[in-house]
Amino acid sequence: MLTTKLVMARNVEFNEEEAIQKAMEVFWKKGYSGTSLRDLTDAMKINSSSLYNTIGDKHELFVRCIKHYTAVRAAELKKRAALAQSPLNAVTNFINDAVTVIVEGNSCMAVKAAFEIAADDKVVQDILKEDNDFTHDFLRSLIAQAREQGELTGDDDPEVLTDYLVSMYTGWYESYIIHQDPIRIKKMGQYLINQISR
Amino acid sequence: MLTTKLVMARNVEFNEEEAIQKAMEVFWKKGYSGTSLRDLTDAMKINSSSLYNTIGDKHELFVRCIKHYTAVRAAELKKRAALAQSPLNAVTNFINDAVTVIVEGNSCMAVKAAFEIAADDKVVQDILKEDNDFTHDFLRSLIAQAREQGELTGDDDPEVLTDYLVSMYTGWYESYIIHQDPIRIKKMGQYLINQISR
DNA sequence: CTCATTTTGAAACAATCAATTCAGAATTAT
DNA sequence: ATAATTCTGAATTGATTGTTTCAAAATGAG
Repeated sequence: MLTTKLVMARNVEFNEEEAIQKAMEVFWKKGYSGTSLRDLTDAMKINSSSLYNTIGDKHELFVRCIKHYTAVRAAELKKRAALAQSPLNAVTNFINDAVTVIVEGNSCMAVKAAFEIAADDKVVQDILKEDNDFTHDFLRSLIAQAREQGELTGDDDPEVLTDYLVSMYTGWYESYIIHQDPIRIKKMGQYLINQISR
Repeated sequence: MLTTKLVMARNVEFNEEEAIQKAMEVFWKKGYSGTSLRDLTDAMKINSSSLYNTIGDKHELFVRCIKHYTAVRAAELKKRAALAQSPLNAVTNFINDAVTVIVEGNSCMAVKAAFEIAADDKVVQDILKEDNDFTHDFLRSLIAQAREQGELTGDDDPEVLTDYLVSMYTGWYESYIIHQDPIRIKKMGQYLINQISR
Protein backbone atom coordinates (compact mmCIF):
# COMPACT_ATOMS: atom_id res chain seq x y z
CA MET A 1 0.00 0.00 0.00
CA LEU A 2 1.33 3.38 -0.97
CA THR A 3 -0.98 5.45 1.21
CA THR A 4 -2.76 4.69 4.45
CA LYS A 5 -6.51 5.05 4.10
CA LEU A 6 -7.69 7.26 6.93
CA VAL A 7 -11.27 7.64 5.74
CA MET A 8 -13.28 5.20 3.66
CA ALA A 9 -15.55 7.70 1.92
CA ARG A 10 -17.60 6.61 -1.07
CA ASN A 11 -17.36 3.05 -2.37
CA VAL A 12 -17.24 1.90 -5.98
CA GLU A 13 -20.78 1.41 -7.25
CA PHE A 14 -20.36 -1.13 -10.03
CA ASN A 15 -19.46 -4.79 -9.66
CA GLU A 16 -15.96 -5.06 -11.05
CA GLU A 17 -16.13 -8.73 -11.96
CA GLU A 18 -19.38 -8.31 -13.87
CA ALA A 19 -17.92 -5.33 -15.69
CA ILE A 20 -14.78 -7.28 -16.64
CA GLN A 21 -16.97 -10.11 -17.91
CA LYS A 22 -18.92 -7.70 -20.14
CA ALA A 23 -15.77 -6.03 -21.43
CA MET A 24 -14.28 -9.45 -22.14
CA GLU A 25 -17.22 -10.39 -24.32
CA VAL A 26 -16.76 -7.27 -26.43
CA PHE A 27 -12.98 -7.73 -26.82
CA TRP A 28 -13.55 -11.41 -27.60
CA LYS A 29 -15.92 -10.62 -30.42
CA LYS A 30 -14.39 -7.48 -31.94
CA GLY A 31 -10.69 -7.85 -31.11
CA TYR A 32 -8.49 -5.26 -29.41
CA SER A 33 -8.14 -2.65 -32.15
CA GLY A 34 -11.68 -3.24 -33.33
CA THR A 35 -13.12 -2.34 -29.93
CA SER A 36 -13.62 1.31 -28.98
CA LEU A 37 -13.73 2.70 -25.49
CA ARG A 38 -17.38 3.54 -26.09
CA ASP A 39 -18.12 -0.10 -26.95
CA LEU A 40 -16.57 -1.03 -23.63
CA THR A 41 -18.20 1.54 -21.35
CA ASP A 42 -21.58 0.88 -22.99
CA ALA A 43 -21.29 -2.86 -22.32
CA MET A 44 -19.89 -2.36 -18.82
CA LYS A 45 -22.52 0.28 -18.07
CA ILE A 46 -20.03 2.59 -16.43
CA ASN A 47 -18.59 6.00 -17.21
CA SER A 48 -15.10 6.24 -18.65
CA SER A 49 -13.96 8.19 -15.59
CA SER A 50 -14.91 5.24 -13.38
CA LEU A 51 -13.06 2.91 -15.69
CA TYR A 52 -9.87 4.96 -15.57
CA ASN A 53 -10.25 5.44 -11.82
CA THR A 54 -10.54 1.76 -10.94
CA ILE A 55 -9.06 -0.40 -13.68
CA GLY A 56 -6.96 1.83 -15.88
CA ASP A 57 -6.67 2.43 -19.59
CA LYS A 58 -7.79 0.30 -22.51
CA HIS A 59 -4.72 -1.91 -22.44
CA GLU A 60 -4.93 -2.60 -18.71
CA LEU A 61 -8.58 -3.49 -19.14
CA PHE A 62 -7.72 -5.91 -21.91
CA VAL A 63 -5.10 -7.56 -19.72
CA ARG A 64 -7.69 -8.03 -16.99
CA CYS A 65 -10.10 -9.52 -19.54
CA ILE A 66 -7.68 -12.02 -21.03
CA LYS A 67 -6.59 -13.06 -17.53
CA HIS A 68 -10.23 -13.57 -16.64
CA TYR A 69 -10.76 -15.61 -19.79
CA THR A 70 -7.83 -17.95 -19.17
CA ALA A 71 -8.66 -18.33 -15.47
CA VAL A 72 -12.24 -19.38 -16.20
CA ARG A 73 -11.10 -21.80 -18.87
CA ALA A 74 -8.48 -23.41 -16.66
CA ALA A 75 -11.07 -23.91 -13.92
CA GLU A 76 -13.49 -25.52 -16.38
CA LEU A 77 -10.76 -27.81 -17.67
CA LYS A 78 -9.95 -29.08 -14.18
CA LYS A 79 -13.59 -29.47 -13.28
CA ARG A 80 -14.40 -31.42 -16.41
CA ALA A 81 -11.37 -33.70 -16.04
CA ALA A 82 -12.28 -34.48 -12.43
CA LEU A 83 -15.57 -35.95 -13.63
CA ALA A 84 -13.91 -38.29 -16.13
CA GLN A 85 -13.88 -42.03 -15.49
CA SER A 86 -10.22 -42.45 -16.37
CA PRO A 87 -7.20 -40.46 -17.60
CA LEU A 88 -7.74 -41.56 -21.19
CA ASN A 89 -11.41 -40.69 -20.89
CA ALA A 90 -10.44 -37.19 -19.70
CA VAL A 91 -8.24 -36.71 -22.78
CA THR A 92 -10.90 -37.88 -25.23
CA ASN A 93 -13.42 -35.68 -23.44
CA PHE A 94 -11.09 -32.73 -23.90
CA ILE A 95 -10.89 -33.38 -27.63
CA ASN A 96 -14.61 -33.97 -28.01
CA ASP A 97 -15.41 -30.86 -26.00
CA ALA A 98 -13.14 -28.81 -28.24
CA VAL A 99 -14.92 -30.16 -31.30
CA THR A 100 -18.31 -29.31 -29.80
CA VAL A 101 -17.31 -25.77 -28.84
CA ILE A 102 -15.95 -25.11 -32.33
CA VAL A 103 -18.84 -26.52 -34.36
CA GLU A 104 -21.25 -24.53 -32.20
CA GLY A 105 -19.61 -21.47 -33.77
CA ASN A 106 -17.62 -20.24 -30.78
CA SER A 107 -14.21 -18.72 -31.23
CA CYS A 108 -11.34 -18.70 -28.76
CA MET A 109 -10.30 -15.38 -27.30
CA ALA A 110 -6.81 -16.66 -26.48
CA VAL A 111 -6.15 -17.71 -30.07
CA LYS A 112 -7.49 -14.44 -31.46
CA ALA A 113 -5.37 -12.47 -29.01
CA ALA A 114 -2.29 -14.51 -29.88
CA PHE A 115 -2.51 -13.55 -33.54
CA GLU A 116 -3.69 -9.98 -33.10
CA ILE A 117 -1.46 -8.72 -30.31
CA ALA A 118 0.77 -11.23 -28.52
CA ALA A 119 3.58 -10.85 -31.05
CA ASP A 120 3.98 -7.15 -30.16
CA ASP A 121 2.88 -7.24 -26.54
CA LYS A 122 5.01 -9.05 -24.01
CA VAL A 123 2.46 -8.74 -21.20
CA VAL A 124 -0.26 -10.48 -23.21
CA GLN A 125 2.24 -12.97 -24.57
CA ASP A 126 3.23 -14.02 -21.05
CA ILE A 127 -0.38 -14.50 -19.99
CA LEU A 128 -1.06 -16.68 -23.02
CA LYS A 129 2.14 -18.62 -22.42
CA GLU A 130 1.13 -19.34 -18.86
CA ASP A 131 -2.31 -20.47 -20.00
CA ASN A 132 -0.83 -22.64 -22.72
CA ASP A 133 1.67 -24.19 -20.33
CA PHE A 134 -1.11 -25.06 -17.91
CA THR A 135 -3.21 -26.82 -20.57
CA HIS A 136 -0.12 -28.52 -21.92
CA ASP A 137 1.04 -29.83 -18.54
CA PHE A 138 -2.44 -30.92 -17.64
CA LEU A 139 -2.91 -33.00 -20.78
CA ARG A 140 0.59 -34.44 -20.67
CA SER A 141 -0.01 -35.59 -17.13
CA LEU A 142 -3.24 -37.29 -18.19
CA ILE A 143 -1.49 -39.07 -21.04
CA ALA A 144 1.26 -40.23 -18.69
CA GLN A 145 -1.32 -41.53 -16.23
CA ALA A 146 -3.17 -43.35 -19.00
CA ARG A 147 0.04 -45.11 -19.95
CA GLU A 148 0.84 -46.09 -16.38
CA GLN A 149 -2.59 -47.56 -16.02
CA GLY A 150 -2.23 -49.44 -19.28
CA GLU A 151 -4.96 -47.50 -21.09
CA LEU A 152 -2.43 -46.29 -23.66
CA THR A 153 0.44 -48.25 -25.14
CA GLY A 154 2.10 -45.67 -27.42
CA ASP A 155 5.73 -44.80 -26.92
CA ASP A 156 5.85 -41.41 -28.60
CA ASP A 157 7.44 -38.59 -26.65
CA PRO A 158 4.49 -37.36 -24.53
CA GLU A 159 5.88 -33.81 -24.63
CA VAL A 160 5.68 -33.66 -28.40
CA LEU A 161 2.39 -35.52 -28.53
CA THR A 162 0.80 -32.96 -26.22
CA ASP A 163 2.26 -30.04 -28.14
CA TYR A 164 0.80 -31.62 -31.23
CA LEU A 165 -2.60 -31.95 -29.63
CA VAL A 166 -2.70 -28.34 -28.45
CA SER A 167 -1.52 -27.01 -31.81
CA MET A 168 -4.05 -29.04 -33.71
CA TYR A 169 -6.88 -27.60 -31.77
CA THR A 170 -5.93 -24.03 -32.82
CA GLY A 171 -6.06 -25.08 -36.46
CA TRP A 172 -9.59 -26.37 -36.04
CA TYR A 173 -10.78 -22.90 -35.11
CA GLU A 174 -9.35 -21.51 -38.31
CA SER A 175 -10.81 -24.33 -40.37
CA TYR A 176 -14.28 -23.71 -39.01
CA ILE A 177 -14.09 -19.95 -39.59
CA ILE A 178 -13.10 -20.55 -43.21
CA HIS A 179 -15.18 -23.60 -44.17
CA GLN A 180 -18.00 -23.59 -41.61
CA ASP A 181 -18.04 -27.36 -41.98
CA PRO A 182 -18.84 -29.30 -38.77
CA ILE A 183 -18.07 -32.66 -40.37
CA ARG A 184 -14.48 -31.70 -41.11
CA ILE A 185 -13.91 -30.81 -37.47
CA LYS A 186 -15.63 -33.93 -36.18
CA LYS A 187 -13.59 -36.16 -38.46
CA MET A 188 -10.36 -34.56 -37.36
CA GLY A 189 -11.36 -35.00 -33.73
CA GLN A 190 -12.06 -38.67 -34.29
CA TYR A 191 -8.82 -39.13 -36.20
CA LEU A 192 -6.85 -37.49 -33.40
CA ILE A 193 -8.46 -39.73 -30.78
CA ASN A 194 -7.68 -42.81 -32.85
CA GLN A 195 -4.11 -41.73 -33.21
CA ILE A 196 -3.59 -41.13 -29.53
CA SER A 197 -5.35 -44.37 -28.62
CA ARG A 198 -3.30 -46.70 -30.74
CA MET B 1 -17.15 -0.79 -69.34
CA LEU B 2 -19.58 1.86 -68.22
CA THR B 3 -18.11 4.69 -70.27
CA THR B 4 -16.19 4.79 -73.52
CA LYS B 5 -12.87 6.52 -73.10
CA LEU B 6 -12.72 9.16 -75.79
CA VAL B 7 -9.55 10.82 -74.58
CA MET B 8 -6.66 9.20 -72.76
CA ALA B 9 -5.53 12.23 -70.78
CA ARG B 10 -3.18 11.78 -67.88
CA ASN B 11 -1.99 8.31 -66.86
CA VAL B 12 -1.64 6.92 -63.36
CA GLU B 13 1.82 7.72 -62.08
CA PHE B 14 2.42 5.03 -59.47
CA ASN B 15 3.00 1.34 -60.07
CA GLU B 16 -0.11 -0.36 -58.77
CA GLU B 17 1.48 -3.74 -58.06
CA GLU B 18 4.32 -2.21 -56.07
CA ALA B 19 1.83 -0.13 -54.10
CA ILE B 20 -0.28 -3.21 -53.31
CA GLN B 21 2.83 -5.03 -52.18
CA LYS B 22 3.71 -2.21 -49.79
CA ALA B 23 0.16 -1.97 -48.44
CA MET B 24 0.13 -5.74 -47.96
CA GLU B 25 3.22 -5.59 -45.79
CA VAL B 26 1.59 -3.02 -43.51
CA PHE B 27 -1.70 -4.94 -43.20
CA TRP B 28 0.26 -8.15 -42.63
CA LYS B 29 2.18 -6.66 -39.75
CA LYS B 30 -0.45 -4.47 -38.07
CA GLY B 31 -3.70 -6.19 -38.97
CA TYR B 32 -6.76 -4.59 -40.56
CA SER B 33 -8.09 -2.48 -37.66
CA GLY B 34 -4.58 -1.71 -36.47
CA THR B 35 -3.65 -0.12 -39.80
CA SER B 36 -4.65 3.47 -40.53
CA LEU B 37 -5.11 4.96 -43.94
CA ARG B 38 -2.12 7.18 -43.31
CA ASP B 39 0.01 4.11 -42.54
CA LEU B 40 -1.05 2.81 -45.93
CA THR B 41 -0.56 5.93 -48.03
CA ASP B 42 2.82 6.53 -46.36
CA ALA B 43 4.00 3.03 -47.28
CA MET B 44 2.50 3.17 -50.75
CA LYS B 45 3.90 6.66 -51.31
CA ILE B 46 0.70 7.91 -52.86
CA ASN B 47 -1.94 10.44 -51.90
CA SER B 48 -5.25 9.19 -50.54
CA SER B 49 -7.08 10.75 -53.49
CA SER B 50 -5.06 8.56 -55.84
CA LEU B 51 -5.84 5.54 -53.73
CA TYR B 52 -9.58 6.19 -53.78
CA ASN B 53 -9.44 6.99 -57.48
CA THR B 54 -7.76 3.78 -58.57
CA ILE B 55 -8.27 1.06 -55.97
CA GLY B 56 -11.05 2.16 -53.69
CA ASP B 57 -11.53 2.37 -49.94
CA LYS B 58 -9.64 0.65 -47.14
CA HIS B 59 -11.61 -2.57 -47.39
CA GLU B 60 -11.17 -2.88 -51.14
CA LEU B 61 -7.45 -2.30 -50.70
CA PHE B 62 -7.30 -5.03 -48.08
CA VAL B 63 -9.07 -7.43 -50.41
CA ARG B 64 -6.53 -6.68 -53.11
CA CYS B 65 -3.72 -7.28 -50.62
CA ILE B 66 -4.96 -10.60 -49.30
CA LYS B 67 -5.59 -11.76 -52.86
CA HIS B 68 -2.05 -10.79 -53.74
CA TYR B 69 -0.75 -12.65 -50.71
CA THR B 70 -2.54 -15.89 -51.50
CA ALA B 71 -1.67 -15.71 -55.19
CA VAL B 72 2.04 -15.35 -54.48
CA ARG B 73 1.96 -18.16 -51.97
CA ALA B 74 0.14 -20.53 -54.30
CA ALA B 75 2.68 -19.83 -57.04
CA GLU B 76 5.55 -20.53 -54.65
CA LEU B 77 3.94 -23.77 -53.53
CA LYS B 78 3.63 -25.02 -57.10
CA LYS B 79 7.14 -23.94 -58.00
CA ARG B 80 8.67 -25.62 -54.94
CA ALA B 81 6.75 -28.86 -55.50
CA ALA B 82 7.85 -29.01 -59.13
CA LEU B 83 11.46 -29.16 -57.98
CA ALA B 84 10.85 -32.12 -55.66
CA GLN B 85 12.26 -35.52 -56.51
CA SER B 86 9.06 -37.38 -55.69
CA PRO B 87 5.52 -36.78 -54.40
CA LEU B 88 6.49 -37.79 -50.85
CA ASN B 89 9.52 -35.57 -51.07
CA ALA B 90 7.27 -32.66 -52.07
CA VAL B 91 5.09 -33.23 -49.00
CA THR B 92 8.00 -33.42 -46.59
CA ASN B 93 9.47 -30.32 -48.21
CA PHE B 94 6.20 -28.54 -47.60
CA ILE B 95 6.30 -29.42 -43.91
CA ASN B 96 9.97 -28.55 -43.52
CA ASP B 97 9.48 -25.26 -45.36
CA ALA B 98 6.61 -24.39 -43.02
CA VAL B 99 8.82 -25.10 -40.03
CA THR B 100 11.60 -22.93 -41.44
CA VAL B 101 9.30 -20.00 -42.20
CA ILE B 102 7.83 -20.13 -38.70
CA VAL B 103 11.06 -20.42 -36.73
CA GLU B 104 12.49 -17.54 -38.73
CA GLY B 105 9.82 -15.45 -37.02
CA ASN B 106 7.48 -14.91 -39.95
CA SER B 107 3.76 -14.83 -39.44
CA CYS B 108 1.07 -15.80 -41.95
CA MET B 109 -1.19 -13.06 -43.22
CA ALA B 110 -3.93 -15.54 -44.15
CA VAL B 111 -4.08 -16.98 -40.65
CA LYS B 112 -4.11 -13.54 -39.05
CA ALA B 113 -6.85 -12.39 -41.41
CA ALA B 114 -8.89 -15.51 -40.70
CA PHE B 115 -9.02 -14.77 -36.99
CA GLU B 116 -9.32 -11.01 -37.22
CA ILE B 117 -11.90 -10.54 -39.94
CA ALA B 118 -13.00 -13.62 -41.91
CA ALA B 119 -15.71 -14.51 -39.37
CA ASP B 120 -17.51 -11.20 -40.07
CA ASP B 121 -16.49 -10.66 -43.67
CA LYS B 122 -17.79 -12.99 -46.34
CA VAL B 123 -15.59 -11.55 -49.08
CA VAL B 124 -12.40 -12.22 -47.14
CA GLN B 125 -13.72 -15.56 -45.96
CA ASP B 126 -14.25 -16.69 -49.55
CA ILE B 127 -10.74 -15.66 -50.58
CA LEU B 128 -9.25 -17.60 -47.68
CA LYS B 129 -11.46 -20.58 -48.44
CA GLU B 130 -10.29 -20.64 -52.02
CA ASP B 131 -6.67 -20.42 -50.91
CA ASN B 132 -7.15 -23.14 -48.32
CA ASP B 133 -8.89 -25.39 -50.82
CA PHE B 134 -6.02 -24.98 -53.24
CA THR B 135 -3.39 -25.95 -50.69
CA HIS B 136 -5.57 -28.79 -49.47
CA ASP B 137 -6.17 -30.25 -52.94
CA PHE B 138 -2.54 -29.85 -53.86
CA LEU B 139 -1.28 -31.76 -50.83
CA ARG B 140 -3.96 -34.43 -51.08
CA SER B 141 -3.00 -35.05 -54.68
CA LEU B 142 0.65 -35.42 -53.67
CA ILE B 143 -0.25 -37.91 -50.94
CA ALA B 144 -2.36 -39.90 -53.39
CA GLN B 145 0.51 -39.97 -55.89
CA ALA B 146 2.93 -41.07 -53.20
CA ARG B 147 0.66 -43.99 -52.41
CA GLU B 148 0.26 -44.99 -56.02
CA GLN B 149 4.01 -45.03 -56.43
CA GLY B 150 4.41 -47.09 -53.27
CA GLU B 151 6.19 -44.36 -51.33
CA LEU B 152 3.44 -44.36 -48.72
CA THR B 153 1.55 -47.37 -47.40
CA GLY B 154 -0.94 -45.77 -44.99
CA ASP B 155 -4.65 -46.34 -45.49
CA ASP B 156 -6.05 -43.34 -43.62
CA ASP B 157 -8.62 -41.23 -45.43
CA PRO B 158 -6.39 -38.86 -47.44
CA GLU B 159 -9.02 -36.13 -47.16
CA VAL B 160 -8.86 -36.13 -43.36
CA LEU B 161 -5.11 -36.59 -43.31
CA THR B 162 -4.66 -33.48 -45.45
CA ASP B 163 -7.10 -31.47 -43.36
CA TYR B 164 -5.11 -32.54 -40.37
CA LEU B 165 -1.86 -31.42 -41.96
CA VAL B 166 -3.19 -28.01 -42.93
CA SER B 167 -4.74 -27.41 -39.51
CA MET B 168 -1.60 -28.44 -37.68
CA TYR B 169 0.41 -25.89 -39.51
CA THR B 170 -1.81 -23.04 -38.25
CA GLY B 171 -1.25 -24.16 -34.67
CA TRP B 172 2.49 -23.97 -35.13
CA TYR B 173 2.25 -20.25 -35.84
CA GLU B 174 0.42 -19.70 -32.58
CA SER B 175 2.88 -21.88 -30.69
CA TYR B 176 5.82 -19.87 -31.96
CA ILE B 177 4.20 -16.51 -31.17
CA ILE B 178 3.57 -17.66 -27.60
CA HIS B 179 6.66 -19.70 -26.81
CA GLN B 180 9.25 -18.46 -29.31
CA ASP B 181 10.75 -21.94 -29.17
CA PRO B 182 12.19 -23.23 -32.47
CA ILE B 183 12.80 -26.71 -31.08
CA ARG B 184 9.13 -27.28 -30.31
CA ILE B 185 8.22 -26.45 -33.90
CA LYS B 186 10.99 -28.59 -35.37
CA LYS B 187 10.00 -31.57 -33.24
CA MET B 188 6.38 -31.28 -34.29
CA GLY B 189 7.44 -31.08 -37.92
CA GLN B 190 9.51 -34.23 -37.56
CA TYR B 191 6.72 -36.01 -35.71
CA LEU B 192 4.24 -35.10 -38.44
CA ILE B 193 6.54 -36.38 -41.16
CA ASN B 194 7.05 -39.66 -39.29
CA GLN B 195 3.35 -40.06 -38.91
CA ILE B 196 2.59 -39.49 -42.56
CA SER B 197 5.44 -41.74 -43.65
CA ARG B 198 4.41 -44.79 -41.69
C1' DC C 1 -1.41 24.54 -80.01
C1' DT C 2 -5.77 23.77 -77.92
C1' DC C 3 -9.07 21.37 -75.63
C1' DA C 4 -11.04 17.67 -73.06
C1' DT C 5 -10.05 14.64 -69.60
C1' DT C 6 -7.64 12.50 -65.79
C1' DT C 7 -4.44 12.35 -61.91
C1' DT C 8 -2.32 14.54 -58.25
C1' DG C 9 -1.37 17.09 -53.84
C1' DA C 10 -2.90 19.71 -50.09
C1' DA C 11 -6.43 20.88 -47.39
C1' DA C 12 -10.46 19.97 -45.17
C1' DC C 13 -14.34 17.03 -43.68
C1' DA C 14 -17.38 15.23 -39.96
C1' DA C 15 -16.95 11.48 -36.96
C1' DT C 16 -14.76 9.00 -33.73
C1' DC C 17 -10.73 7.88 -30.97
C1' DA C 18 -8.61 7.28 -26.11
C1' DA C 19 -8.23 9.92 -22.26
C1' DT C 20 -8.97 13.90 -18.89
C1' DT C 21 -11.23 17.41 -16.22
C1' DC C 22 -14.03 18.86 -12.54
C1' DA C 23 -18.10 20.00 -10.04
C1' DG C 24 -21.33 17.63 -7.41
C1' DA C 25 -23.14 13.44 -5.32
C1' DA C 26 -22.14 9.91 -2.03
C1' DT C 27 -20.14 7.90 1.96
C1' DT C 28 -17.74 7.07 6.39
C1' DA C 29 -15.37 8.59 10.61
C1' DT C 30 -15.53 11.76 14.06
C1' DA D 1 -23.93 17.68 11.73
C1' DT D 2 -19.35 18.38 9.93
C1' DA D 3 -15.31 17.39 7.61
C1' DA D 4 -12.49 14.56 4.77
C1' DT D 5 -12.41 11.78 1.08
C1' DT D 6 -13.83 9.17 -3.01
C1' DC D 7 -16.70 8.11 -6.86
C1' DT D 8 -19.71 9.41 -10.69
C1' DG D 9 -21.61 11.82 -14.80
C1' DA D 10 -21.35 15.08 -18.31
C1' DA D 11 -18.66 17.69 -20.89
C1' DT D 12 -14.57 18.29 -23.22
C1' DT D 13 -9.86 17.55 -24.69
C1' DG D 14 -6.53 17.27 -28.76
C1' DA D 15 -5.43 13.71 -31.84
C1' DT D 16 -6.58 10.60 -35.28
C1' DT D 17 -10.00 8.11 -38.04
C1' DG D 18 -11.63 7.14 -43.08
C1' DT D 19 -13.07 9.80 -46.79
C1' DT D 20 -13.96 13.80 -49.91
C1' DT D 21 -13.19 18.09 -52.24
C1' DC D 22 -11.11 20.88 -55.63
C1' DA D 23 -7.81 23.62 -57.96
C1' DA D 24 -3.66 22.87 -60.38
C1' DA D 25 -0.67 19.89 -63.01
C1' DA D 26 -0.24 16.56 -66.58
C1' DT D 27 -1.21 14.34 -70.89
C1' DG D 28 -3.10 12.38 -75.15
C1' DA D 29 -6.28 13.44 -79.23
C1' DG D 30 -7.62 16.41 -82.87
